[in-house]
Amino acid sequence: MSQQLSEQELVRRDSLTKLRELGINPYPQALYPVDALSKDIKANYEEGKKVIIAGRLMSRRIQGKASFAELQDSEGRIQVYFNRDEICSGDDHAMYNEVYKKLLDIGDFVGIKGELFKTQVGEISVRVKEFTLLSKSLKPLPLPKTDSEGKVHDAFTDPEMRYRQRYADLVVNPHVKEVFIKRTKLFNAMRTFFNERGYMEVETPVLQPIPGGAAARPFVTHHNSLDIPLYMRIANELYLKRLIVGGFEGVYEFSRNFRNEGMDRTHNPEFTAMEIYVSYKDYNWMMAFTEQLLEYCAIQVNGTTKATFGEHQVDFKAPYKRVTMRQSIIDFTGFDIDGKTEDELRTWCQSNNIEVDETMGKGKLIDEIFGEKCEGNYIQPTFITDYPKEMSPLCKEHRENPELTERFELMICGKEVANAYTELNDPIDQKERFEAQLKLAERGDDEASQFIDYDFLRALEYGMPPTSGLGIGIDRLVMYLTNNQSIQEVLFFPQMKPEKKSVELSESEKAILEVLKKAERMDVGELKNAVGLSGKQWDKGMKGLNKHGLVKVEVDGESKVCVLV
RNA sequence: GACCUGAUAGCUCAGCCGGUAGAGCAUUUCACUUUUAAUGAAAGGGUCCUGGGUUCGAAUCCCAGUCAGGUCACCA
Repeated sequence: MSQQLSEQELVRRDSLTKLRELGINPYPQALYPVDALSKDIKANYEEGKKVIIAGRLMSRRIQGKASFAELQDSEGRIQVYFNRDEICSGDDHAMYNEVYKKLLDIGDFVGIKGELFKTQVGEISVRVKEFTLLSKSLKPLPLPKTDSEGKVHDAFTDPEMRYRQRYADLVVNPHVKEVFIKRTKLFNAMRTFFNERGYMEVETPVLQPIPGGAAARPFVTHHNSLDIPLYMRIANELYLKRLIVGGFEGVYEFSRNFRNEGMDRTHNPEFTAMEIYVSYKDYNWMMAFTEQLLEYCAIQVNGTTKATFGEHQVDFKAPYKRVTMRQSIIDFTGFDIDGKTEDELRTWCQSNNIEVDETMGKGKLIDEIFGEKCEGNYIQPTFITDYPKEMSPLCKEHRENPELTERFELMICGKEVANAYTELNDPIDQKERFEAQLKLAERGDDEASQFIDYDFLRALEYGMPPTSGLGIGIDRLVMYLTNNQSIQEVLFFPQMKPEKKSVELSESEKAILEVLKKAERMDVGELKNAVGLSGKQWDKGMKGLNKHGLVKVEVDGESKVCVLV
């Protein structure tokens, strides 16, 4: 891949050569004995203390024989003070004048041995006694700056560039780094919460012969030696339940799921869910468990149960409100779905501006009403309970109403964050529900599952204890806890369309070359006429050829001659 | 999938009615020993996203496309 280097990149490559000529390895092998971090230095300042620090050079203010610079390490930035006479011995000033001033650049990794002091204006700084180039940076970083009023100039904000070059984003945007630190804190908090209760973190297959546990379009791949298709997992539910059958009390997994569907600011083709299954529990227990968990996580991540999301203030403090789906619909529409026939529901939808079609059954219709009229109203964490049976093929029938299931979803800011069941463990009922799904799929409902996992049914036949399971959309939760409106902001490397490749010769360039090849050299005016391109095409073509170094224009007084190189 | 907006120097952005491509930071050179985004002076740096059209002439107008962002639709 050939690539035009900018002037600044060429300068840095040149510096690289000069450093080597001075006997300085720009990419040394040896470890650097770092013994201090910027944050600790500032927190525990001691005048004159010797420190060894390392990081990226992020700014420089050079004034003659002295210079202030900022070094950025994993914890932040610290000011360092370079003085020619401190780092150079005798009359040899090369280390300061040449190496520091000319051959180092912003972005270089440098190791520094020095002493702590405070400048006249009181800023904690490191007086450099000795510095070592640890790694040369050949590409200039974006360079946001913060002024004395805290205003940021030249911020690196273009989402396309930030997502494609997340490494640069992380270097120059500390608030972006903070999001990912919080993301990891959330994982750690959940693990702690589960592990303290004796539940076990497990791993289940990502490549599955049957994609189950959710209705979603899977990615398909192919295993060569088995010569079978394999699907990337869309959910891990069925595998975790097999482990409950196997006798674990509680199992959980942070599962990367893959769904071959549309992408937008809340959907990435791969996303992270956490699923946990606990035996001998039901969904009432799971609701209490969930609100305790989220309260704990919010505190571990943000130090408080309160979080800001856009215009909303959300409080994760338990307990959360519980509303049945039936009551929710009554609350927002005055319509009671209880005991209504499919036709009655459809008629109501039609007269209330809800789009429906003939393929929708009762469950789907109720779901539409809820989605249209209720869902968006739940800002504070709220459990919506008791979903219609058709929508929940893996969930146990409600103990009081056979048309419903023991299921809840947790709504926050109008979106689903968690989904939980009293799990269906009756193998015969489960088989019938799978078969019903299959029929729906055959009829063309693309949301219904197209596979029956007979091995999962076999597992249930051995017997699964009563179990409750919970799934949490981790990315969405991170969005809420870090006040980000898009999933791309909380994924290190969101999926992007491939960057376009630079094309070879354009048609106009080829046309000009064609004519010029016969003549070797030609007057520019004549050449333009001979090629017969429009002004714009001609201009583009010539610029392109010039750039590729294929033609050259020789100017001699009035005449301009185009020459093949 | 529909619609709206955007793409110009390494970065952030101007660029009017179509007429030689601009600023700040960054870079290079020179001066400067405690500075706080921004010392002074000078210089260099461009596939104006791609392709086509209109035009004597296009960064600018028109069409098509690419990529991104947003709104909506879809979405267990």
